[in-house]
Amino acid sequence: MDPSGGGTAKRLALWPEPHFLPASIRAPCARLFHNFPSQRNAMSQDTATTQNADTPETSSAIPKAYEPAAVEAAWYQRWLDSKCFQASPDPAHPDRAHAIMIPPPNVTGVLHMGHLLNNTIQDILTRRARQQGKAALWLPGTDHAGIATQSRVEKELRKTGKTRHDLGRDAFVAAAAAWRDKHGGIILEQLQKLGASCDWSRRVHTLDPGYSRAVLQAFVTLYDRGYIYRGKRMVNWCPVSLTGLSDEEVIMKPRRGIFYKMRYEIVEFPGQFLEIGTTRPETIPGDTAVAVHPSDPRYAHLVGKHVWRPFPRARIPIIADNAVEKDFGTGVLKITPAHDKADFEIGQRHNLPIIEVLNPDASLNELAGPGLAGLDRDVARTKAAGMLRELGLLLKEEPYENNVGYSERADVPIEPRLSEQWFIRYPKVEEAKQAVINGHVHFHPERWSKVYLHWLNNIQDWCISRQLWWGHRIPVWYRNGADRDIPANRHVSLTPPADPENWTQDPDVLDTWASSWLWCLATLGWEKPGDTNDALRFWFPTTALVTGPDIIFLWVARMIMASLEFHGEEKTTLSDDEIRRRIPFRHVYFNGIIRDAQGRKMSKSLGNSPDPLELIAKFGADGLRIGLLSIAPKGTDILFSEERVSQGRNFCNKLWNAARFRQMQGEETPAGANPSLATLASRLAPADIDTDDHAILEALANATDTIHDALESYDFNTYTETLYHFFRTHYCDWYLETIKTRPAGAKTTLLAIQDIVLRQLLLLLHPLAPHITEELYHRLGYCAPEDFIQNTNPGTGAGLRQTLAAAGIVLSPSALAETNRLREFVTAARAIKTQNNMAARRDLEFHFIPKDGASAGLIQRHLGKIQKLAGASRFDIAPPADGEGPQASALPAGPAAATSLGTLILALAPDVSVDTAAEQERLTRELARLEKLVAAGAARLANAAFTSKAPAHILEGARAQLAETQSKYDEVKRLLAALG
RNA sequence: GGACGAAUAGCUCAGUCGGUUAGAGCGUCUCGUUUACACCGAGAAGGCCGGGGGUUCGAGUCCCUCUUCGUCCACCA
Repeated sequence: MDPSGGGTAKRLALWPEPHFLPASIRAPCARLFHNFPSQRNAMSQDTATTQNADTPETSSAIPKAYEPAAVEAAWYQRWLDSKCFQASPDPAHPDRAHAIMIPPPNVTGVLHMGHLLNNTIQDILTRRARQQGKAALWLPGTDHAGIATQSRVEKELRKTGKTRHDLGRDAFVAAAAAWRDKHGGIILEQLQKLGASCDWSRRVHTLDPGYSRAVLQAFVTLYDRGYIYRGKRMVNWCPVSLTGLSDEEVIMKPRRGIFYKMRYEIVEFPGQFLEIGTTRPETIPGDTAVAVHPSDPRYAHLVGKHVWRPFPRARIPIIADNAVEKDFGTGVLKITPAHDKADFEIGQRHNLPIIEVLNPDASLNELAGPGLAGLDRDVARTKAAGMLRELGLLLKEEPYENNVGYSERADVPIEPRLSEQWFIRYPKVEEAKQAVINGHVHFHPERWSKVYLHWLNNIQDWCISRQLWWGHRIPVWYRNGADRDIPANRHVSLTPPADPENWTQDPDVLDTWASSWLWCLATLGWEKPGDTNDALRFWFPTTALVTGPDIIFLWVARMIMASLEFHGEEKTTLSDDEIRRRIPFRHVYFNGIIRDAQGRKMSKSLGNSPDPLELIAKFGADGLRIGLLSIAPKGTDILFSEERVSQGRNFCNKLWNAARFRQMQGEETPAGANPSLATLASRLAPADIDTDDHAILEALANATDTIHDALESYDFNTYTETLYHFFRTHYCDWYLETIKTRPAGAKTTLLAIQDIVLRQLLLLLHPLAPHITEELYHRLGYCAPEDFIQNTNPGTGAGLRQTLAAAGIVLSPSALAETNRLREFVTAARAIKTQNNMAARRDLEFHFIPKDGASAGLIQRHLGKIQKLAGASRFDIAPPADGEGPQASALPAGPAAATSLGTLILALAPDVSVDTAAEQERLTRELARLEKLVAAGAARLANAAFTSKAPAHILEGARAQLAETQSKYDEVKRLLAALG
């Protein structure tokens, strides 16, 4: 800056413009001294000089609009440089513990709308806790995402014409790791753009050595405790990923297909047929029976006989089993034990042979016979139907829609397949229920606990082995050439056997969720031996988990069970107190799922998912955060619309300008003051304080309490709504406007009030909009240049009241009520003007007939203010109309309104033309409305049941209301009469 | 089939213990550049609180029932 720049220089000193600077010298600390020219350091001198040199023309203008990009980037870097987000355990003060573990995004992922909402909420909780002096840890990390990552890397590989088998296991895993290292950090970098205050020094990845050790240790421990077993079972097989899946990774989708009705000839009665329906004729070669219900009279005589399976032609028995539904289809079910879960169970009961006709990739093998072998299952289906037709066995084909399980990742129908897998029988199921029932783990919204409990009540064993290479390899070795089913031939351990040449390790890896279910424990180093882990002891159980309800089974429930099982000594059952100490988190907040404006899920294929980084560029991270939170309803899904998110940006701009307005009025804060609330309060001159000052401080104290309660109860709606309403309605729309009408003598007091309000508002808003609040907090001089807003606690409304009382200002709710009456009065005056097309005129006179002396006094005291706010040149205040009020004949003619303070009438003048008919119509409508209210109120009070049973304050309220309504009614009636 | 949720202004949603005349934002209409802000301000219009029944002095709120929509779970070939 050119120090001889005159007025320009002076204004820049008050309100400099950092984002005009080139990025290289846009050091945030340079801005910190703008309020305090004497303290400006060499660096800010440099930047100022460069600024002038760079932008000689524009630099004289004070920016009217908030430009977030530079401010956000600069502050984020400064926070990182100052280690603002790093948390340390404080074992001496356990009540300072506050921890949130980020739901680890997939390394394959990029930031989407759901992440924005989810992480904004975590940031709010963390930053708020930090302000409150907690040792607030928000731990970031990523998930290795077994299937997703492996699929991505294999896809890349296929472009070079290779498969993972060409590379071999070690080389493939290395390639996947390289891919992860290159792409896996993107999402966390994107989170930084959002302003996420994670402790990046503690970043964890599920394949980190320590974390991996924890995962394997948990496996070994569960194995030793008898919760893990291996067995040949029907699993959900993904023919694309070529691995088994857990039930939770299968999603049911309706699928249109064909229902084939066919007939099989009965062996014992040639020429007679049994009619059978199926949707999967390609599995006929795998059929080893047909089944009917035991009590079905139609087929009772056939049980024990046989039918001819058409291809390959063979005799298969007719059996009876209760699983068959008599009323469905023909009541006859073909049994394919190898390729259907229910059929497998029936097969077990009847000792049926199992014929696998499908390959792992869902093509048919040679057992399917010459016509079908080698074909894909879908092609084979049509072909098989054709073969039936040729044999004269196909009776009917009809369109049919049924639900089919799809692989969540690969989005293809899964195939039930018999395979050798590892399973977990879940530990601590009962305790996991108790943890939620007894309120140790609290769900928000609470209703999700029903979904959680329902799943636990019907829990099935968990298939945890995956036929993949990318993940935690199962720590089990089998003795070469020996029977694997005999435990002595297995080596289950964190370390390989001493004679590795005699053993072969299980080739499978663990389900990703079998690593992420340890997230809260393993991120804090649970696997480290001994009792010296301060972090774990201090932060566990963590404070809150913020996630989507869609992973309540996949993740939330499993984490609770894992933690109950692993955190502490081995115990088969846990007492309530032990449950309380072993839970992974005390609160679970389920955020809604973000959908587009039409309510559809955000998806890449629909192209309805906006790019979060573009949104940040457009609205600023703070604007986006505010906008997103303000449209997020409490328990349900969120319909996203960019238009509505722009509100957040508008809010930031408004806040910026309110601060700018304060700044433009002058600088009462001595250089380097770093004023506390008490300092600011001490500048208030009680003699200069009026109703509106009281009211805004009262509203501020109320908002502080409301926000405190809202955040304590995870009610983010109320949090944002309260901020929004207080700032816009109370502060900007009314209070700041009244300031413009106040006498010059009160300036110091008015500046102090603005400082108190803005300072408190910034403190309250900071968790939601961290960057702009930090920027303004410094610009307005509310903290020392080297300090941060996060180090100040917003405190409570009571604290605020106390500090003000100590300075001689005792707040009371009556000021708010008075201000509301003044607002109603001003609004009525403005409305009269607008309704008569004179909104822009400022020379109009009003008659005011006060209801009573108090009303007259109130208006009299605020007369100058009201004249300016209403845009009137004069209010002619009549003597108070106590009692009956003036006769209609005594009323001046003119458009009028009845307010709770009295009657307001626009004074007619030669150049004031009034549409009498319209006015009459308006008053008539108003009269009718009031008449209804009076009637309803009177009827209620005439009801003895009401007056005898209703509580006193309701009764009193009803009487007061009726009186006021009645008086307005009388007034409007008189006005109408006066009108003619 | 079972469970859960939703239905309030044109749109998206608040409305906590049942209590005064049901609120907000956006949108719409009219007006406006005055000591910050047009990313702004002022004013207005706009509601059978999904339908029906019940409890109560009093119901958007509690109970029953029906309708529509959404989500999850389980699924019959």
